Amino acid sequence: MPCNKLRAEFLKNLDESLLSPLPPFRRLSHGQIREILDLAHPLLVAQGHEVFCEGMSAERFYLLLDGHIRVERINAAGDRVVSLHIPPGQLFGIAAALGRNTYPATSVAATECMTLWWPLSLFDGFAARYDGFADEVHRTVGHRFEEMNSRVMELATQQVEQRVASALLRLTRQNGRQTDTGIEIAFPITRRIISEMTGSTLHTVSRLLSTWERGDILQSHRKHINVLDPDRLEALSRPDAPL
Amino acid sequence: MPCNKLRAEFLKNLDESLLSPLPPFRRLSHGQIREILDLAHPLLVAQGHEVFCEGMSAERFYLLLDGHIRVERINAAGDRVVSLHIPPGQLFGIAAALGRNTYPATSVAATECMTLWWPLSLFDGFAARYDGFADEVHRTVGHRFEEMNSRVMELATQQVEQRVASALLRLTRQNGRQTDTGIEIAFPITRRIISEMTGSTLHTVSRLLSTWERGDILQSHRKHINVLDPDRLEALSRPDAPL
DNA sequence: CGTGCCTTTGAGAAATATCAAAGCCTGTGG
DNA sequence: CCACAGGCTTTGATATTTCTCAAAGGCACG
Repeated sequence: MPCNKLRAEFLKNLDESLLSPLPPFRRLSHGQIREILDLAHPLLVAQGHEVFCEGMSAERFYLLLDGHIRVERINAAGDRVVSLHIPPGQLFGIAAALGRNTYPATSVAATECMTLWWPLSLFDGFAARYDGFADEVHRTVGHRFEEMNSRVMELATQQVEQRVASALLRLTRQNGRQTDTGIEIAFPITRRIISEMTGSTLHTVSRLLSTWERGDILQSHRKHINVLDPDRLEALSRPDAPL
Repeated sequence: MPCNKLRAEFLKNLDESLLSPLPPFRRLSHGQIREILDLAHPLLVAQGHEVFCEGMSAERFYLLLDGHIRVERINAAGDRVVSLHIPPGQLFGIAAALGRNTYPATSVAATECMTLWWPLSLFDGFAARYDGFADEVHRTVGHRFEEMNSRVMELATQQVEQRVASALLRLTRQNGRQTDTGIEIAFPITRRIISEMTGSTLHTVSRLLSTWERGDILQSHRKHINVLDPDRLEALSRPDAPL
């Protein structure tokens, strides 16, 4: 269990090298990282539990040390839409950078997650004081914006098959783990969740995955997906490739 | 350079009061606004012309003084998707705030547009020096992010009728002009553009508008749409309201 | 060792796109 | 001043994608 190891690290007081390779802190001295760590609060979140909810007052910002976070929203009719999966090493809950004082979406631990958080009041200070932090926050916002934009494009112009293929590819790229036969999505994921990522239904997703499994594009079993042939999946995801 | 002379002339004639009520400059003194104006370049964009294109190096940021900007992207298959309409008084082309060095989308003048622009190199200085500017940039990014998010939700969970109703409501709220019978969208807009905003087709949009016109929810003629009964449109836009 | 989620698959229904055609404005150039 | 071209709009008929409904088996966890 990686998290147990991390908990051990906490006991011996969080090594600076945990943060120093991460983009928001890359340009900082060990002394600065020590300062930042001393202000941080560790928080372990069990699988399936919420870190914060849409609409909550945004009193903290977070860094994901280990695990995977799923970002989701629910509309008035109760339909859930999954916006994003956040891999380890990234900041999240950075509503402050969007000029907001509430969180725009809900964060759920897709696997057990080790996080650090700081009170929002420190955010501006970090941005002003630590070289590269503000830049990285902007870049993160920019990436998520870009991702949002791509989703809109896909939803507006592509068919379900292409959208599901794109979603799987994105998951393998951003949240994948190399296996000896392919790239596996690094957290448990159901047909239902994929349908919530793609504006589809679990039935349609199930049919697609079955077809792709018969074609040796991927293997799937009970919340696990291992992509064997990303190139073929990529071909299926292209706007002009029906078959 | 005669051009510089003209520019100086133009900017001298621009009254500080043109900028002082706008959110990014609201907290500034007239002296500060004068400084900002003296650094600005005016640009008049004819209807239908592009201000900048997706992928271009982001060397400027803009303020829209008058007119309406349409933000759009084109996918690999050539399908156009309209992301946003920007009303007068807002900043745009603020890729810098997203940690990008290229524009993420294309901006087209939906009506003739009066804009000011500044070289990107001034952006960080503005943010650091002028109280409220950075905040307002963040808020603007936050609003656009929020809007993007709503679009994803709508596309993923709602039917075309509801999406078109939502799109029209948003246009009336953000880009509307009060008339004696209702609220008119303040720039020419075709069925095709509405379909590109909603991931639909011009045929379906045309059928919906015809139906709504028969029901006295709106009036429409040749690129003009006047919403007579926003409440009924709002009801049609709700996730659970099929009829 | 049952209960609840996860998954699969079939059949039919519904929403919406596509194809096709025609009328209508509007601005342009003769 | 008129005629025409090109984009805008409407509407019908048909096709297709994808959802909805239905049912059943499997796996995991308490």
